[in-house]
Amino acid sequence: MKSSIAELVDKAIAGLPELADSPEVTSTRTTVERTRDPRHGDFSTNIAMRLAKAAGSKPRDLAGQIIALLPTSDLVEKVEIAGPGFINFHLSKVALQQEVTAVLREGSAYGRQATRAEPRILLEFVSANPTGPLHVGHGRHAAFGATLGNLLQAAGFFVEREYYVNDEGRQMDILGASVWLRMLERDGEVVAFPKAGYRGDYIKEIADAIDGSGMPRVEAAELEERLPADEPEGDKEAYISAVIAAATELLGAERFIAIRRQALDSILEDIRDDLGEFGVEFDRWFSERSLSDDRRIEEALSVLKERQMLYEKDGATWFRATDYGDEKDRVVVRENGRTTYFASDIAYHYDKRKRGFDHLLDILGADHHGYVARVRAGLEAMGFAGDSLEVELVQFVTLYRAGEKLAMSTRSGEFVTLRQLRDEVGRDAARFFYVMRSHDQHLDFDLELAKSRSNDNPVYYIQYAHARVSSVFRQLAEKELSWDEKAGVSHLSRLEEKHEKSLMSTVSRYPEIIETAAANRAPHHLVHYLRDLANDFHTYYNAHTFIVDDEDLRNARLALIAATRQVIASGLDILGVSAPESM
RNA sequence: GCGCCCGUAGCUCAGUUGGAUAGAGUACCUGGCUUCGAACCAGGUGGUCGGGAGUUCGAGUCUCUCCGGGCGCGCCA
Repeated sequence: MKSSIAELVDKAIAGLPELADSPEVTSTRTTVERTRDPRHGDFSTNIAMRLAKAAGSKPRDLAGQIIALLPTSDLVEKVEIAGPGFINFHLSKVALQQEVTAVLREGSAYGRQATRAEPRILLEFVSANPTGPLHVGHGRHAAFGATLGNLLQAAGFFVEREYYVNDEGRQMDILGASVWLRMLERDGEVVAFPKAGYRGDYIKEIADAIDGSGMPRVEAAELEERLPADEPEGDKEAYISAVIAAATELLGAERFIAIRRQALDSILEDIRDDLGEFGVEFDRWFSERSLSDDRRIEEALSVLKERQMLYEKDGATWFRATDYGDEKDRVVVRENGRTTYFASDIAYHYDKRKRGFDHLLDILGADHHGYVARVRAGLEAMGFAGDSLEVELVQFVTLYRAGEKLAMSTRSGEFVTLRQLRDEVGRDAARFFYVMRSHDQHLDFDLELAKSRSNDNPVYYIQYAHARVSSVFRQLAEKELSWDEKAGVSHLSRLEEKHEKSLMSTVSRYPEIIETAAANRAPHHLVHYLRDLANDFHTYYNAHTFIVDDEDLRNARLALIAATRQVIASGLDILGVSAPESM
């Protein structure tokens, strides 16, 4: 509906000779917006103020000229000039009725935008290191990414979701070493557990599941003589490196790799299940190791080399990131000959582009912000536009229980995993609370509020509106009445109460919300909208009875609440929250 | 020290990319169920938008500068 109004304005402006060749007109998009105050009508534009200078007249005068040139439309009942030069549009009743009709006709397709050929978006999110279960911070990434993906698709974009699995590098060795030490313990050996190791209980479970019968028996003494004397005072990184070296030597490289792989598979399966139960699905789990297996890191580096973007210094190979605005140049091949994580990431993003995605959207933790410039530099150095990489940084989550901040260290053992959170508050509340706030804002997650089955809880407020509509239709059946949708649609003109106008107006905003929430990467806009919609419905519910004796009016009112229910269901679906028939 | 994010009602947060008298929830106060579900609704109290300066018809929003908080500045991943 917004675009229809904008078209009217554009046509009027095209008819103004003063502005015929003005560059201002082409650079100034028609800015039609919903009004905040109903007294200002339904839509408003400030275009007269923006073009006044170019037209050589006063804003209010120009507004008058524009209004005189507006094509007639049955959507608009009244147009007026207000304040310093706003043009306010009051929608006709017909305009709102058409929108209700459209919701009923289109069903779950209502609000979805036409498919766009480009850009093709690759949405990467979560990508947590597979060294342990997901924690509550990852939960925010999962909920935000999944919802954003749904929103982008609803807005017509082609989107694929991808999880980048860091299944290579030192952390995998540390994981393997941690599991191995737990295996030795299982077999009765007494060994000190390194500070840098992964010490969660899940490591013991993985160790217990590994069949060690085909492996050489290792005694604690054999291990100890290969380790630095005393860890507490020493370097914990050096210590764990010694454990890894000892494992490789005593066990044999193949067996250590097998342990590593089994640990990885086990953890990855857990993550996959966890996310699946959270309603978060990926199109592809992309293995970091596959980049080196397929020599794609070498390929990416050779592209950089051809473009004179690499140089040698101190025995290492450096990338000229500063040429593209990064703070310093970055190492891609270490002195020891191994490529860096950054080299993998350049290759990964290069690969994404080569797979035909022209917009790379990464959801990363706020602690990664220093990282954006260098990856972008890498893309630019390989000949791609830097802004084809978009990074949305998600801020941290703090859990509260009854006003008390919860410690979230892995050691405390207190409530840290996503699974525990889901078990405690449920999927709906978790999905909802995670995207309720803007992602660039720290999130205080209140467990008591999320769990409460009371009017405090905004999830239930919205779901209740949906259930209430369903309840009305059940009541209708109990009274042995039925809803005649056709009759309802043809008698929408009977809806003349202010609550009805307000509800229809809010329903009609849904397509605009989808578009702006997607464009702004702001799922929380949808959350706020759904709250508004539920509020309008509850108000209407309390003010008027729907199942009235007047058949035409009854059918019309039921048409309106059926449309409301449809939009709530569509919105909740995008959020990954269920829309219950009763609760 | 340098860079990024943030500061709005007692608390938790919106604020449509610069618009009209800054809004919700919560807390607190008042009122509404014999009637489609009270997990609801109606009304009220509550603000120097961290401070200051600037840009312009107009600034919570943009620029500069202070104050305060979070995060990052590896041949780790």
